[in-house]
Amino acid sequence: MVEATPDATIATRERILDGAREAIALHGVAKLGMADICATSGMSRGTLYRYFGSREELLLELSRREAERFRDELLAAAREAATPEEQLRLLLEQVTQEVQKNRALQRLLESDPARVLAAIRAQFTTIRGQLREILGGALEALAPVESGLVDADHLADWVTRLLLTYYLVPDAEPERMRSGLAAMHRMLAGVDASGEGESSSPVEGARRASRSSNSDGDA
Amino acid sequence: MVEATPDATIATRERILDGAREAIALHGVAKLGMADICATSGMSRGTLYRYFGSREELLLELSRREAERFRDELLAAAREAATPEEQLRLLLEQVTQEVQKNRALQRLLESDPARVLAAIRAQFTTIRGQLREILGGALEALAPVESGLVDADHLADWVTRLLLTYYLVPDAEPERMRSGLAAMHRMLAGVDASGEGESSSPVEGARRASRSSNSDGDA
DNA sequence: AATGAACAGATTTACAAACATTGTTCCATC
DNA sequence: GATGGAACAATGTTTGTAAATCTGTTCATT
Repeated sequence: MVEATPDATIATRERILDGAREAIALHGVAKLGMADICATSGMSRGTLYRYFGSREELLLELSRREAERFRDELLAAAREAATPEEQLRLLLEQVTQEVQKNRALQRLLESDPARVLAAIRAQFTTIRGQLREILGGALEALAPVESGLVDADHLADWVTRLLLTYYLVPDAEPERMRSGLAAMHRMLAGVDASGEGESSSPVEGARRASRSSNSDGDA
Repeated sequence: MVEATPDATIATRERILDGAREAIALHGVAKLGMADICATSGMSRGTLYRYFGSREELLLELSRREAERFRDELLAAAREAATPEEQLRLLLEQVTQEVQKNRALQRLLESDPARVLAAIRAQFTTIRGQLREILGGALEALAPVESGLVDADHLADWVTRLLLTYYLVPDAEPERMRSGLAAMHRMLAGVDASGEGESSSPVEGARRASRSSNSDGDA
């Protein structure tokens, strides 16, 4: 899916935004100039201003696009799951992997922690709300929710907060995060790991469904 | 070389450190000078340098004392609890309340988010380790731990991360944090809120299980 | 459509001089 | 004897100002 599309202008917009993201990954936002975006996008300054009214507008559009892409990937991951537990696990893994892979996000944190923190504090409620929406089905179907132990809002809150910390302070051992997610999943699902035949445990099919390969090598 | 009269000098040291904490609560650390500490502690600059070799040393000693005080309060709270669940709940509430009440901590975050974030990232492992130690008895006595659903290390990790986020981004509704803690407590304990006779919940003996083993005051 | 050059106006940078702070010393005071 | 306080060099930190850079526009060119 490259530039053979009928509307070349859309392709150009995308190229510029891609370049901007790349530039951020390289230099951070603080010292990022239009010239840098030109270099990474292969476009001239004139063209940048043809498509975006200002630097501010470009950056805003970029963050909007990235947020959207992020959400779409989450939803896509969720759709692949067979059970609510699987869904939750996929979502958690998807988010953590995305955060770990996204160089631009990482660079942002390194180059501009104060800004990142401010943004997080400002948008936390929104993020939690969206996560609540995305996770809605999975969370509500989970056992503890049904049994009244916890409600979906609290789960969404915790998940948001935990994901946030995995971004702010990644675990030195990635394996621990993975097993931590698995443990949380078990706990949420109320699955008894000792393997007794307790079908009174809220949901039973949870572990069977898990496909263990999570390291699909994409970019 | 070493001061000969412990009584008065110790009191003065404390007064200075108290003043420093107060000064931080007022101005933050970044722009904090010895003169500010003089003003808030009621001591002269000369005295400050009599007790502390340098500004750096004073600040280091302050953070050490604060960390110790923080931990002691945690342990004291833990000692009041009758059951492991109660213990965990008290610990969680203690930490969150402390963070909410401590003006110096808050000011620190406002005035110097980058520094705070850097410190958190650098010390996260230590914090988690200490929390793991403090929470040890409570965590291990809890049902899901014994049943193998989650292990104490993961719980300590999550608790650390959650507390961290409550510091970084406090909930606009304090009530939610409280009920969230309660919900987490229920979930961790495997308590069925609906009060049915389902003793098939992961472990039943946990709530009345041993309290004594861990709460002995160490240094 | 895209480029690049030219441009005014706003921002950022660079670099001193002016200023404040640190850390020491020494003496008066209580 | 512990504290306050002044005097001091060394070291950082603001502050003013000129040069350099960047943004946002315009326009001729490809």
